[in-house]
Amino acid sequence: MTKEMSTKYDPAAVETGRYQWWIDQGLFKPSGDKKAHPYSIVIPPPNVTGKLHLGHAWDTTLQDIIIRQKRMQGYDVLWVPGMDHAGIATQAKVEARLRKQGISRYDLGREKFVQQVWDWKDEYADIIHQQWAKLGISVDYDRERFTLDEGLNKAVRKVFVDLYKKGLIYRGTYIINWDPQARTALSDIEVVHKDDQGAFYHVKYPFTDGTTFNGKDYIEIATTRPETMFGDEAVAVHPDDERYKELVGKKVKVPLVDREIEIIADEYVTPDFGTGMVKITPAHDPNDFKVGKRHNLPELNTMNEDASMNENAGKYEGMDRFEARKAIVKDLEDQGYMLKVVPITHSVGHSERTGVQVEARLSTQWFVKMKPLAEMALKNQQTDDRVNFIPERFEHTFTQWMENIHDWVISRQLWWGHRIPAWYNKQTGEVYVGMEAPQDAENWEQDSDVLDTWFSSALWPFSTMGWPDTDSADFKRYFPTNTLVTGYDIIFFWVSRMIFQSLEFTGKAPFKNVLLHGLIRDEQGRKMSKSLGNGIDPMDVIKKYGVDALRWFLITGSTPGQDIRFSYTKMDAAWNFINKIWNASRYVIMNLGEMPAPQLPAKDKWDLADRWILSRLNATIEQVTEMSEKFEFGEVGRALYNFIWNDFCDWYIEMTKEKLNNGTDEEKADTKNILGYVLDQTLKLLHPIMPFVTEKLWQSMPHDGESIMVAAYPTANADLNDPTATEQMDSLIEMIKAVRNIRNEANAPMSKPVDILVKTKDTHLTAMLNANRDYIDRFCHPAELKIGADVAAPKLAMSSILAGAEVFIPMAELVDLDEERAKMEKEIAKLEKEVERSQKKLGNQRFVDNAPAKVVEAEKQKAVEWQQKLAAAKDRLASLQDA
RNA sequence: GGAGGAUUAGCUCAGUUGGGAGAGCAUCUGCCUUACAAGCAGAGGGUCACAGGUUCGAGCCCUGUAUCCUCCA
Repeated sequence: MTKEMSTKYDPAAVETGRYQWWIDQGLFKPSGDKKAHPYSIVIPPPNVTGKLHLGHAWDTTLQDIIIRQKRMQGYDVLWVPGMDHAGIATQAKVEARLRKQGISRYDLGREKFVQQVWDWKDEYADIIHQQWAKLGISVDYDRERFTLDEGLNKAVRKVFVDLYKKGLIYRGTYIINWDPQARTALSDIEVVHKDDQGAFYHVKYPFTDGTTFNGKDYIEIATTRPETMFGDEAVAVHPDDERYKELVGKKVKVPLVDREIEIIADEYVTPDFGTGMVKITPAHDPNDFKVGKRHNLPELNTMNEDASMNENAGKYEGMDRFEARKAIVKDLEDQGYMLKVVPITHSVGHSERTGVQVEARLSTQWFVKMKPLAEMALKNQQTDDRVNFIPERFEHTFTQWMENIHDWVISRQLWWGHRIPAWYNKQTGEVYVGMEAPQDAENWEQDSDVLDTWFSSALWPFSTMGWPDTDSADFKRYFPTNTLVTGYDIIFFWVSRMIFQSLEFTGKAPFKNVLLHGLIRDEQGRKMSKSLGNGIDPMDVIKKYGVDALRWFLITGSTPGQDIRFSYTKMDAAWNFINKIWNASRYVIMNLGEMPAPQLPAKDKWDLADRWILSRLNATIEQVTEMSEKFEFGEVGRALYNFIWNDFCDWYIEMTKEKLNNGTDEEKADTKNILGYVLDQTLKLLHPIMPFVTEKLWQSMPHDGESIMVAAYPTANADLNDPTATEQMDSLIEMIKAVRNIRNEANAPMSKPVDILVKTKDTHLTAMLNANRDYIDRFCHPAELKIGADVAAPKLAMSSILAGAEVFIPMAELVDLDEERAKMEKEIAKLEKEVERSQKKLGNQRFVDNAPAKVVEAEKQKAVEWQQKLAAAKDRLASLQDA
């Protein structure tokens, strides 16, 4: 037991070695207790792309709070950790690193490159492990998984093969989003639309058959992408557009190349947008692609994988797309084809990962047919197996996305990821999809592509539990999981996909609850980003304030689903609170000394302060438990803060000083036990939120058990509720505060004793105050204390009006009668307003009839109280007028 | 264009079944009181964006408006 505690909370001293100790004791493992209910969470696997940021700290802290609380509440708790290989993101990072050395992935070749990525993965997995330890998260490392693990790979292959057999995975040639830097396909949601400066280039497309239109031998086409014109296969107008009806079927020439295309009619065209005529480039635009299909147009690709122009672009071959645009625009101008250039701002798709402008590209890819899966997921929300979104509104986000779903491109032209389990026959081109390579492997070639990372992430809640082995112990015991905690920004990417994959393959939703949090922003409310350089490293924060303070800040600063601003001011406040807990504990620990674990003395030994603090403790336990169930950790934090600082520290601890200094041996022993009991319970309530400091303090006080981590979580006990004590204590506090107020106003410091007169006709109040004279002495420091109905109100006194009593402090030399009168007049005015308001309310028959009896009763009591106070204030003023 | 969020004290934010508005920081006054001066004791500060509506009663429910933000198309 620690005898010497520093007067200041020192996070480093508290945290050092503690995490390893917990691990060594095996405390992060499930209890395996078959009588207990299981409770499981899978961690959202952080990308091995880089270090953890504050968002991860927030996300894992929320999970750790839930997990630690459930563990203490006796559940058989499993929290599975793991990381995600993050295909395109990690590959992009490694490529960038190689590029600095002047090496491309093609220089190395696939095998050597992938080895480099594994090295990168090992490096960052190490860092992430260290960061997890700093954050204190109580995950079971024996069950740690990586999305590229053999077991997870098996799950991926199984899912791919089964979906293929069911016709829910298919291969086809369509327009997809293409990242020309990473040279891979992207799904719709990996494309980020941003407003860019661009231009509408109005270009002449001359008629080839001598037609004239409005006196001109050309039509005017507006395009934002002149460099795609070599792929033009038609010009389209709306079939109902009277202006152009006569033109349908006529032929025009694509400028700069001698290619003739036809004018067609298609409803896709918006007549009042631009010129109402659009060029159709089926291989370079998703809408044009569809138009092309309807009209059987050829699909001419004019770009290479890296978005440079290909041989179909004639003399522009080899030029980058943007370079080509400049050259083409210049040539169009020089040759008289350019009519005008109108600058516009338009939305342009960029790759979420590499940031480059995405190309619409015609290519052969693998897709998941989403309709049936989405319908199943939506339908499941109408059943008992529904996923409970917290906050609820995010279910709309999920529903809307699912209702408007498109097929999911899952193949990626990357090297880092799960290889697609499809083989092509070298002779016949036949496609084989299976868990393993065909028998005659030499005649087949495996698809060189890998799967979208999210394809494997989508299986995370069950693949980590041993699936597809449905007999695996973990799968049977801990799946479905209870709660998933993640950011609202990946509802589409991850949450939705887990739900439909889980329903499809396990028949159950993967989790009961999804707790969604927002983003962490900087002090100015901006998103933290590398380009702004405003990111804050959680490890730096931890070094300065301790991880418990960081955790406290993260859970009290916000409410579910809202963003949170990081702020050093709030970190200061968090540290202050822990310092307060530290010092309160220091007081208790010093006073307890060597003794057995505290136990509540018999009820008849409790005095008012004891009854009150135990009642307050119980209310706090109720509140904390209830709010935790709703994942309202901000409210949990507030309840704990108020109890600890305002009730325990400001009042109870101060009151125990009286008994510990002046009480009998028995009183001292009882007080120590209650002090210790309350601290023990409080530390347990706090532990899920601030695990390190609570463990340290708990180990430093007399206690039963190995670790607070596995101590029983406090439960509410109705026996401790004591409304009478609460009421009496409120009166006592009101009286003490009145005296303090007067002392402050009169510049009469506590060191100077003053006479205190309490005039009251209330016998209960009189008895209570008399019974607690010791406390009044300590808090008010009276020279003389008189309490009762016969107390004469002195004229030259400062006074205060309480509920059922008046307090006078006679100070002839200090009292300014004018001021005192003014004060009373102000008080009377205020009270009259209150009385009027209260009586008006009670005079309203509809209020009395409709409001709950409890509310009406409370209002009546208040009315009486206001009137009493008003009468007292008027008396007081009258006596002052006589002076 | 569609969906959602925000708007409450000088600043940052709470306010969960509708029953007299709170915290932290900041400001002002006084205290080194034997757990804590990063503390203690006091004080001031808000037409809860605006306009309607429902209700005995609205920061909270409904409708609309304004400003800001996010996502989707």
